[in-house]
Amino acid sequence: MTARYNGKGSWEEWQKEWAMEDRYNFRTIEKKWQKIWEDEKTYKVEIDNNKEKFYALVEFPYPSGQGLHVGHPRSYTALDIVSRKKRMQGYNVLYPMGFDAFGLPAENYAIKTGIHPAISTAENIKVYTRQLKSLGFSFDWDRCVDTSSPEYYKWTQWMFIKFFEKGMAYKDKISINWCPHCKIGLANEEVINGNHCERCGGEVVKKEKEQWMIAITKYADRLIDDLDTVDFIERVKAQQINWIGRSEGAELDFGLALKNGDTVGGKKLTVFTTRPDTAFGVTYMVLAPEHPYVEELMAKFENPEEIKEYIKTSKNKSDLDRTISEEKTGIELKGIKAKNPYSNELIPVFISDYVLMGYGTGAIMAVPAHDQRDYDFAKAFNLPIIPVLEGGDISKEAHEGEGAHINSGFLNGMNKENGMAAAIKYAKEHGFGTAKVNFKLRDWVFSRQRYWGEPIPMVNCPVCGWVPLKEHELPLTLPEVKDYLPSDDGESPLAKAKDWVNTTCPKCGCPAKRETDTMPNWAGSSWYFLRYADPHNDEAFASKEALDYWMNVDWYNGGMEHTTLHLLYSRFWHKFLYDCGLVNTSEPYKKRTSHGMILGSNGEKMSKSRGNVINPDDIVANYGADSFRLYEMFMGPFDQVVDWNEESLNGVYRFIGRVYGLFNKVYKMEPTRDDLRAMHKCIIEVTERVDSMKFNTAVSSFMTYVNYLSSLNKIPAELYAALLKLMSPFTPHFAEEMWARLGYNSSVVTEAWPVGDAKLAEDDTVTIAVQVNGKMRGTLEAPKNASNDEVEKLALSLDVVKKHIGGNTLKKVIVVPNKIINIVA
RNA sequence: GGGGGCGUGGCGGAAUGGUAGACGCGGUUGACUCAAAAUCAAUUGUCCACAAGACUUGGGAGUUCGAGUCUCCCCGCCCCUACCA
Repeated sequence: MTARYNGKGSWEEWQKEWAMEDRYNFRTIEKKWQKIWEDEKTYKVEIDNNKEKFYALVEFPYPSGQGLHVGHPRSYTALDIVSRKKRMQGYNVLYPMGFDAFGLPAENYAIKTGIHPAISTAENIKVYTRQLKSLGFSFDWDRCVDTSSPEYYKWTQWMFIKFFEKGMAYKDKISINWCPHCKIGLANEEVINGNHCERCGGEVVKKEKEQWMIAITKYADRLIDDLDTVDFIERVKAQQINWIGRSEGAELDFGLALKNGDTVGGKKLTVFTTRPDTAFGVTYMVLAPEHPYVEELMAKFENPEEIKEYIKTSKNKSDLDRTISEEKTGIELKGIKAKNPYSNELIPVFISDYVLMGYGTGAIMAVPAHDQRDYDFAKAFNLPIIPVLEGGDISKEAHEGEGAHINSGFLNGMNKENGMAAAIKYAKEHGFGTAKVNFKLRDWVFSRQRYWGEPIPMVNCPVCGWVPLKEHELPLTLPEVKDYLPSDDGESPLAKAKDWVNTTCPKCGCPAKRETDTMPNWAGSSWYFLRYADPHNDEAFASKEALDYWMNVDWYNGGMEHTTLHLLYSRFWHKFLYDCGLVNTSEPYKKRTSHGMILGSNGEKMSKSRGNVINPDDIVANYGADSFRLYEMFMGPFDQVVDWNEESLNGVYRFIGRVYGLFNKVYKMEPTRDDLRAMHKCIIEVTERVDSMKFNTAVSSFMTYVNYLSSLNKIPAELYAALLKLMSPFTPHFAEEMWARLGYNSSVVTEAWPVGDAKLAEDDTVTIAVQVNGKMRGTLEAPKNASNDEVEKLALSLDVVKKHIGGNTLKKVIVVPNKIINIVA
């Protein structure tokens, strides 16, 4: 071990050369090391079959005009620490970064300024890259991807064609959010305050449009079931399960009858219910206003005008209004009745917007006694409420019931479970129903009437229908257009590029038209982790060799806000590729964790309008990247929301300064037993805490250790060197600099991670807490692993113990070795 | 309505059922300074002049020799989601 003096020249010269500046000059030092890492490609990684791989992934940013947010580095620093530590532990670590570069802001900016999104996006990427590099992350920049580059989206398009070929992509008419003023389709995120356009503030309406859909619902079961095979934090799993919303029940056919008893063209009304056992309590039926029967049977109704009027008003109601309004509205479909297949009773049929076309069959059997929504409707329309489950008080509200069925014919006396089974069995036997599983999850609407996205590589041929492009025709690049506004009828801006739209059918050669919609934002990010494995491949999205070596992602960290969209989409996408034999694992991510948001110092979300935005550039300029990184790890538990606090930031800044100052006390000398104890404690703690994401307490361990080092007059170099190694994942620039000053020619980031020795970390004597009748009365010093008798003897000799026992006799003595003794008297 | 999370000093927060408040911020006092900043040292949960002692993890009950931690009930806050039948 060479400490302080590297042997070249005299000791005096050495000291002079490294004459300590009063203050740690992070500005020059951080730049210096960033340049060295970049020049030497320190973090470049290649396949190495002799080494175990580790793939750490963070969500790549959308390069907005705002620049990097202080929230980004929280996640990036955490996995940078994990990656750096893994590297030091001998793993071959892939820690990549890229840009999710298609998106609305660039397009809206283009509409305003006429600047091509590709140009503004490239500018933004430059800014982001500079900012990310200024923070010293150990990304392999040679693997950087950009989802908006044709080299990348060629493969996104290629994969879309796979979806189409396997029957997973189809066209369907669905309603979208449409702003009549801006003449533009809006994403859900762009609809604000219930039903207002984010851009103009005007009202948004629903509009039917043909859209490409992807059949994610076919994977619903596997997306739930396979969560058992991965290590995701519980709240992520719970949210995904909830979002997919699997519910088991039955589909039942109710008969329909005209007043005179005739059937209604043989039509049956099919409903989905999770409680078929309550069917005897059905007192009416409800259809969604959009239910096809309403239109089809209009001629049979006695009150078509009323019905049409109701449909019209409910169509114009925003989702928010539909949700928030407490009062139930609806219209009876007069002239027809439904026949309950269990009781054979005839009951009225209504339409109401509390029933949604998008879930189940768009029709329900109403059991007002046991469903609050049905109850409210029944009260409003004066319909009978028949309890079929024991318990509760239906004069006040609907209840879930407990115990046996009542008023339920052959189900009477059965509990819920048996009732369900019997009801379904009966329905099956009588041919009017069957068990059925339903999902909340809808198929993925994959079309956007936008410019700045991947063109959908499909051609509509009058002869062949929808035909995908041939592989050699990919990528289908975005055409130049004069302006980026959608056309008046809501067609994508691409529709204006006539030369581009008009093409020939790849199959038959007839004149045909290209699809002008583009893909949603989520497309490129659904598979980017695969591209990182082999980012420059132009023969495949990634080579089999690269995928075999690097997949799966070992640890993926990202925001909770991506749990139900990006994370679910990418799992689905990966499973689809797996089924096509294109990847070799059915799940992409082994482990998923999530960081908490960083709020402004006022406890509110950071935003321009609130004026509480912190710019990472300012922090790096004033405190340095290392302080910034260390602060973001120290500020609170990694998975929880925290407020930004500049004073705490100053605390870690001072801490780094203190460690810097300690260098003056470092000497080449043998460590004492106490020294080794402190060192090994720190090694063990930091190692454990990084692995378990307790970054804040890992930093505390440094501080405790440094407090110990500060108490020494002279610090053995070994102790300081160990500290630098442990700190290097957190504060890499600082660690590199001090490592060099210790006299090493090597880079500390390539050193081996220290291994803690539990024996050496142990204390010789322990402080044992002494309780009398469960109350703390003092402590005593005992040798490590003293016997219970010994500890008891020591405790009983304490005055304070004698005092509290008084004249009582001992009933019980509990000794927890090395921890506590409790004397019960 | 459903799902998830949280509640500990002035503040951020530590605590495998075993000394509550680690570590940091802030405060107080002192040293250095003409002075301030920076730095260093001491101190800092509350009540009490001090000591002794008592109290203390949103509230209440319970399990236990022992509860911030486990169980039940209640209160409050945050996030996601939502007439999902």
